[in-house]
Amino acid sequence: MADYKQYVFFDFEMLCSDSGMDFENMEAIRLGAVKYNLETGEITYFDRFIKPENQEPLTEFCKTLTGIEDCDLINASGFKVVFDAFLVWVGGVKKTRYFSWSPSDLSRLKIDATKHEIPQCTISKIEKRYIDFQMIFKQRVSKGNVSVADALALYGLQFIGEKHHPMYDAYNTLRIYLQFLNKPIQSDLIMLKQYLFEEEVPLDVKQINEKLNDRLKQDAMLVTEPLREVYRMRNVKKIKKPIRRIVEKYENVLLNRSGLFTEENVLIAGHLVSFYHDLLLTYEEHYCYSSKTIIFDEYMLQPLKQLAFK
DNA sequence: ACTTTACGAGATTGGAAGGA
DNA sequence: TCCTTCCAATCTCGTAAAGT
Repeated sequence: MADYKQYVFFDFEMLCSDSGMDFENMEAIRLGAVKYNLETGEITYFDRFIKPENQEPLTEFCKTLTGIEDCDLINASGFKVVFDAFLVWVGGVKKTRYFSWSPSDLSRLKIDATKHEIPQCTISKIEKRYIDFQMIFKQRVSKGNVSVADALALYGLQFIGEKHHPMYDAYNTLRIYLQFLNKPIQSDLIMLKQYLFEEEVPLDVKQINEKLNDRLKQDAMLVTEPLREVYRMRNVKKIKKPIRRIVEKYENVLLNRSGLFTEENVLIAGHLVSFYHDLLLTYEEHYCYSSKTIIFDEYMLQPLKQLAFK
């Protein structure tokens, strides 16, 4: 399943109402997508209205939000026809990675495809190759959930095309993806600002690493300080979460996608991350034996404690 | 306007410790 | 043994920000 030929970014507009509607009933009414050829960089487009089973007139809310009118749907094809056309447009389903911005588009696809008797194996082929890019972007760059427009703005870009038009939404999601892929340095600088430095990130790589080094050492202290060799289990349970908070900030430093970070900083980030994993492991072990106290191996604390004397 | 998800503050509960 | 007190773990609720 390794060789991908193309990436497809897709987005649904759905029925919606301001007076409440179960997600189950929010049928797809428009499918937009862009296809990015990995070899040539060529981009092709897909945009089709979908006639929902629910034939009631669209709510004012839905019309305002999506810009879709009842007349757009009257002559539209049903889900099955549109989705089959989508699959033809995609070409090789297996050679494709699928992306959307937020998990709701895949949920929509699964619900409507099942309802309209699209073969289960087709759905699972797509699901297997699917990535919620908003989640990846959150983990690697932005920390919190952001909208497509906000994500673009982080790179100094503007949304192109109509908002709430699924083809343009998909196209702009692709643009974010390409920034993310091709600009690892800029992405890591944004990540630093969002995850670690609340204020501006220094311009100079040396200064960044110095500042990062300070933070790492500070947090290494913070994490090891409260731990003595023997600790009560219930206290450990209490500090697990705050320690996780501190440590997970550095996962992207450890990953070092941009190569921006010094060997030393990556090493310390690694110490912090493995310290947290060891902590969890030790906790689990002691928990199995219903132990009331917990004993940490010295090797676990050593790498972090040493930092204090540098 | 409502859903979903995540998070933090405040309220509630349950068990341990200590006094009579 | 019983009752009170206290702390910590858990729950609940509200907010905020995506999504339509």
